[in-house]
Amino acid sequence: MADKQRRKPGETRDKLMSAALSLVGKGRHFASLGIREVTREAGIVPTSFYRHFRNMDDLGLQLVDELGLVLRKMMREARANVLQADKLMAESVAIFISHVEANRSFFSFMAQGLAGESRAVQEGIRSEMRFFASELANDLRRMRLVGHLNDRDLDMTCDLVVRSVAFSLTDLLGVSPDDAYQIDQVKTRTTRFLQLIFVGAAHWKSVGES
Amino acid sequence: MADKQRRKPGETRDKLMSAALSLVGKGRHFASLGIREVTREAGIVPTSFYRHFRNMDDLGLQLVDELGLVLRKMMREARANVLQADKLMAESVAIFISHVEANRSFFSFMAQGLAGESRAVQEGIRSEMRFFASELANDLRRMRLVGHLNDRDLDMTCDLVVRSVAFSLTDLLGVSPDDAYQIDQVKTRTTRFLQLIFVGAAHWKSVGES
DNA sequence: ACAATATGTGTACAACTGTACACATGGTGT
DNA sequence: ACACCATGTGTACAGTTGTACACATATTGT
Repeated sequence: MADKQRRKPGETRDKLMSAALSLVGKGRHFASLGIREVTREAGIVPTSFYRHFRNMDDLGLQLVDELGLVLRKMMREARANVLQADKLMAESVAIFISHVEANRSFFSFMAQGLAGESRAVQEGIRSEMRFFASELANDLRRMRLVGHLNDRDLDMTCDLVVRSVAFSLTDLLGVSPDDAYQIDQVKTRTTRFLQLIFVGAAHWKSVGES
Repeated sequence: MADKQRRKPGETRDKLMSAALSLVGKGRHFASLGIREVTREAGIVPTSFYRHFRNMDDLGLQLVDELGLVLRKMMREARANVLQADKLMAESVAIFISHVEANRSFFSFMAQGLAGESRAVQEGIRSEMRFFASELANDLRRMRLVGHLNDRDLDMTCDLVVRSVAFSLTDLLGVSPDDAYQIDQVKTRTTRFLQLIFVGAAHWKSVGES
């Protein structure tokens, strides 16, 4: 029998998750992946899959958790780098795009999961987005850029912002990673969307009161 | 050998497309459907599939075309029913939601296809959305509600509108079809999004010129 | 040191898959 | 009337799938 070569704990588990992610990155849809396929990609024997996951949905759920980490890292970086309010949106979008490029498979998985077949995964991703939106609202409150909006309206605005960016994700994933021109197109368009939304937010009260 | 019972031309073809759609409506992901599965659902023998489609992607493409028809019907209805400008958004959203409820599987397919594994389907749906957005822009121009926006900015606005509504689609598909309360929540939220966007559009020039 | 546990491998199998092929039959054009 | 074609059926088969089971080995706790 071949060598066992067990290493760090959780290493094979990671290999399986990376394998699934890698297949997604190659254009496959997560819902169409099979256990054998993933283990093959990971260089693991099929039955070993069950040592770590009950089924593919289970693996998907754990991927959502990791996705959460990626998003949080992104948020931290945005908070650290976006200093001037005037460039806030353009820079945030740039950071978003660079993170997507750096974690393409992860974000592909996220885009797929929003309309995926596992309700749990779907709910997980949605929940990550809600969290992201509420953090964004907190940041904006802290920066005192939106003093005229009440909490509910600010939450709505941030919700819309996050959705718009998430939708741009599908644009971004649709273009080749080295087509700098197209990527820049997505970037400017997304930035413009955000600006439009914030212009709306800036004048929102006046409408709400009229 | 069993009876042939051939009927109208294209009938079996429709049965196959409906079968695929029906499976999607039951929560399955299109990317995970197989030929045998679809033919089984349609009550057709597997090999008959090839009389109408080359493979599942082909079937998906044809579904996109039909989706286009559904969207156009929806547009026509909106144009006929939305008369007063002040209720424009709320009514449009209501019409959208009713069409989604009436064609749930179709819209599930659309939501899935945006991040699906067939590039062609993806592009097809995206193209339908672009068309929709440009028609919307034309309507708004005709109604002279947005005189202060140049063509490019109006197109952008409509693009954002269509995206926001499309994203709401995933919310809508996530709730039970008979949970009237939740559906109404989605409706008001979506309407508010659109209002926010149009408030932004109304004040856009002032920012663009500053 | 050594038993227990976690995690890997190999083998096995029934169920399912896509698709090739030959054949049957109903509708259509001449 | 009759040949043709589009479209249905049945059979076949090799390849893949999920998963059960027995077994091997490395790590851990005592």
